[in-house]
Amino acid sequence: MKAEFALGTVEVAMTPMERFEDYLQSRGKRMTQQRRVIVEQVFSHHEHFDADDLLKELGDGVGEAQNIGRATVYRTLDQLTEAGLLRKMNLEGRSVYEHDYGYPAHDHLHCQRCNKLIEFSSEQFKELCDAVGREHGFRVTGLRLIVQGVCADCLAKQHRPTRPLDLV
Amino acid sequence: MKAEFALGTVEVAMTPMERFEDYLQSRGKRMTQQRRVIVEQVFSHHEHFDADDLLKELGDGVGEAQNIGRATVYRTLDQLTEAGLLRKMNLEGRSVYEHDYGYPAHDHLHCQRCNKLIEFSSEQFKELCDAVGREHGFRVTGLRLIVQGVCADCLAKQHRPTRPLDLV
DNA sequence: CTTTGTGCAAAGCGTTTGCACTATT
DNA sequence: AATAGTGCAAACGCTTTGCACAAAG
Repeated sequence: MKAEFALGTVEVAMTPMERFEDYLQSRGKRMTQQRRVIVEQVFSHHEHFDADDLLKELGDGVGEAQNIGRATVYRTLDQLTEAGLLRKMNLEGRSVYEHDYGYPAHDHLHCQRCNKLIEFSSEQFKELCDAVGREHGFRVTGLRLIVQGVCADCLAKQHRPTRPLDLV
Repeated sequence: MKAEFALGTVEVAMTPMERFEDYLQSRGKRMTQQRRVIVEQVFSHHEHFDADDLLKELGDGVGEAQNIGRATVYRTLDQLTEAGLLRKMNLEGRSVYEHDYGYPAHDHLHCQRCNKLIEFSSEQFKELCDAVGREHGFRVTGLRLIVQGVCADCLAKQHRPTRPLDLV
């Protein structure tokens, strides 16, 4: 899954690895070889990914280290989310992750044709949500906004091979 | 799943059943006994529901008619969505449905404690989304905004049995 | 040496599909 | 009669879990 990144980064004191180590230590959990490899892989590029993407990337060590099991990947992704390093969202039933630590709050435009996720800053949305929440005596803890549509690239192409369901 | 409904209704010319019949006819599909029963059940109350809720409600005929199969329920929900009678959204992996026909556009506050969905009118959100879309050359076709948080009722209770993960 | 983590394979969960049978048109 | 729809059960895709073995503290 590709993505466009229009947003900068946020200054942080620790590397993701260090922060994860802190998190683990504070909970009496252990830093393992597998977790190290996963953190390195996850933060080696800034793309949206799901468990399977990561599993494939990890398998691409081609003969290097031993393979990391599917269960370990799922368990570690949960922990990275818990630790505030990753943000998890739900796209058509699958869990999709992105960097949270050191990255500003944002939401997404989702292209229904090419499946691309485009990020945009959501300050105004946050304010609107807070206002709506206040009206309802609701304490807003987070929002997950995914705007569906068709991206500029796909609109430009417009091959329309017999136009599947356009204007219907 | 309970819901609060602060919004009114929209005047429509046909009943949901009539509209569904039109939809089916226009596609060479047939109106069956099962579809009739499902439409009646679905539009007999205005609540958010998933396939399993509906399946249970249909089973509650207690000895009356024959049971309607799981597959038929899923297939009919798809068609009702296609026909514009239902709106489908994704809540934590499951598909959740609500009336679309004869009901104004809105979005939801989702209480993470009691799982309630509270509706709110989203005109301003729509405008913001369109603006954001324009900035990115993106044609917005729809938005699905679910604001997470804690509802007024749950905030009022605040039993906090040893406070699970508050302020952590 | 104790306890947490791992990998595997099996189970789980919501949803979809293949197929023989039934009902609508 | 012709064809679309149904119910069942099996398959599906993603995720979680149980368990014996490995490794971190």
